[in-house]
Amino acid sequence: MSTDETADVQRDPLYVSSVAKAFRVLEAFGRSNTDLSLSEIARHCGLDKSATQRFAHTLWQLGYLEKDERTRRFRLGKPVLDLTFFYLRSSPLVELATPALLDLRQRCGERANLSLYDDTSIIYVIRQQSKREYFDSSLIGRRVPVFCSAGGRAILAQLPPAEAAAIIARSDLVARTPKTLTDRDVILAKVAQAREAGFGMAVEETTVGEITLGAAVTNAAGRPVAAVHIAASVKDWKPDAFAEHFAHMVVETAQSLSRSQDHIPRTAR
Amino acid sequence: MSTDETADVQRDPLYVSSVAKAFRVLEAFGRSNTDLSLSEIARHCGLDKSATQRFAHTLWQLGYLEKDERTRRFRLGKPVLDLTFFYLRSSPLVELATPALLDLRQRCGERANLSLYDDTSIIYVIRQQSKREYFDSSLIGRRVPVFCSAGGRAILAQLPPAEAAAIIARSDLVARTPKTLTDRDVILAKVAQAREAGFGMAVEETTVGEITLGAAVTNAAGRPVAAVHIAASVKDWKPDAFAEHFAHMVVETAQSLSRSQDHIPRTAR
DNA sequence: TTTAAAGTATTATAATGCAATACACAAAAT
DNA sequence: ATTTTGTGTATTGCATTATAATACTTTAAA
Repeated sequence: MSTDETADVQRDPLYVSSVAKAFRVLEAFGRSNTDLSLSEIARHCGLDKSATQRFAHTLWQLGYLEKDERTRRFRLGKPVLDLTFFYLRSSPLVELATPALLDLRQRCGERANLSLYDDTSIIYVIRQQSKREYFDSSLIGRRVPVFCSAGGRAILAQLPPAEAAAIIARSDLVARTPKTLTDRDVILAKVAQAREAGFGMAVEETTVGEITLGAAVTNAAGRPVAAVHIAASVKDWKPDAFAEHFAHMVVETAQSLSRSQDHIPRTAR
Repeated sequence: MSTDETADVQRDPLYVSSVAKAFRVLEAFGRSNTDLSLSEIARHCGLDKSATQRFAHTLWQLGYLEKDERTRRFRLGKPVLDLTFFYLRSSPLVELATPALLDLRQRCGERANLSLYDDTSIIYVIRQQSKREYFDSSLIGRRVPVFCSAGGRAILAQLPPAEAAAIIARSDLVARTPKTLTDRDVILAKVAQAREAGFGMAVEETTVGEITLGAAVTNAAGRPVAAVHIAASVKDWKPDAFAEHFAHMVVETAQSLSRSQDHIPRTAR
C-alpha cells in the first residue's frame, strides 16, 4: 500500500507484480457496492487504462470477474465464493464452532457469531441469525474494527497490554455511529474492563440499535485467534441485564472452543 | 483448463498468464482440506517448483496465503473472505433474499438456503440453519451439481428443454451417495416433473439422510439465476408429506424474489 | 451534428518474469 | 554416523512476456 513497501518488494526477485495488480483490480470492488466500468476500476485502484484493461480482461477470462456485455460493466465472479468455501472448510475452528454457535443461538435466542482476529479488525465467518437485521451484518466476510466491537475488545484483553495498546494506536479511530468511543484511553479502559470480566461489550458502537457481547477464543499458546459474540436489540435489553443473562453462555462457548484448540491435529496458526 | 483453451488465450494479447498461474495456486487449496506445503501445491496445480515458489511467495506477500513459519506450510489467507463479502454485498438478490429466507426458515422450521446458478452447479450463498448438520452443508460457497439437487432441477426446469439437456450432457454424472440418480434420462424425467410441479425434489442424492425441495428464482428476462431450497432429515419427513407441507412456501418465496428482480435499479445479469 | 468520453485493438520495446541451477536444510534410510 | 532423498530457498542470464503509448471504434452527451 505505502510507497516504501512497494519499493521493498521491487527488490524481491520472487515477487510477481502482475499478480499484485490483478488483486488491486479485485479489491476495487470493495470500494463500491455496485458494478464498475473499466474506467471506474482504473480510478479505484490507481492503474492506468492499459493495465486495467489487461487485468480486468484476464480476470474475466478466468471467471473471477463477470461482465455485462450490454452495459460493459464488471462485477466480481462466482469463483471468489469458492475460495471462501475452501478457506472455511479447512478451518478446524470453524468446524467446531458451527454446532456450538447454533446451540448458543438456541439457548439465548439472539444472533450468535464467530469472528476471526486479523490485526486491527475481526472478520465474521459464522453467523447464526435469529431476527431480521441490517443487511451487511448478516454477511460472511464483514470486517469490523477491534477497537469498537465487543469481540474485538475481548480479543485485545487477551493480548499483553502493550500489544493491545499498539493495536489501538495503529487503528483508524473513526466513529461508525454517534456512540462509538474513539478516545484511545477510554477504549483501553474498556479493554481492561473486558480483561477483568472475561468478556467485552459494545453498545451501539458499530451499528445503531445493536448491543453486543463477546468472548475471546485462544489457541494452545494462549493467543487470541477469534471471538464468539452475540448481538441483540437495545430495545430488548439493557446492558446490565444482557450481560447477566448471557455472558456466562458466551464465555462458556468461547472457552470450550479454546480448549479444543489443543487437540486439533492440523496446524494451529 | 483444457489444452485447446490454453492455446486460445495464448493468442490473446491482453491475457496476463501470470495472473492465471496465481489463481491456480489458490485453487489448489480446493483439492485438499488441510494446509499445503510448497511441493504439494506444485503437484496440485501442475506448475514447476520455480513457478510455484514465486506465486506462493507473491500471494503470501499480498496476504492471500498464510504461512506457518515453523512447518512451512501454506493455507489460504483471510483476504479471500473480503472478496466474498464484496460479492455478497453488491448483490441485490442476496440482499432481498436474506430476510425472506429467515422468514421461510421460521415458518417451516427447517434449514432454508439460497443458491446461485452457475453452469453445471449451484453455489450456496445464504444459509439459514436450524439444526445440526453435516459441516460442509453449513458453509457459504459450497457447490453442488445441478443434476442431483432439488434447486438445480428446479433451475433446469426453467430453461428451454434443449438447454437443460445440454447442461446435463456436460455434467459429470457421478454419484455422490448410493441414492444419487445418474442416468441421463431419469434425471431429465425428474426435471420435467419439476417443470410440471413448479419445484424440484431430491431425496438423499447429495447428502445421505437429507431430503431437499427447491424452487427457481428467475430474472426479469425469465432466465433462472438462483434457487430457494429447504432441507430436512428423512427421519422426520416422507417425501410426499414434505412437499405437501412446504412446497407452497418455498415456491412463494422464490416467486416473490423473482418478481422483485424487475424493480432492481442496478444491472441484473 | 459535433464533441467528448469510454471501451477496444495493435505494436515496438525492454523490462519483467522465467526456469535452470546451485545451495541449505531436514528427515529417513542405510 | 553417514548417505540419500526430498523440500525449501536463493541466484542469475536470457528471452519471453508484459508493458504503455497510441490509434481505432463505439457510445453518450452537448
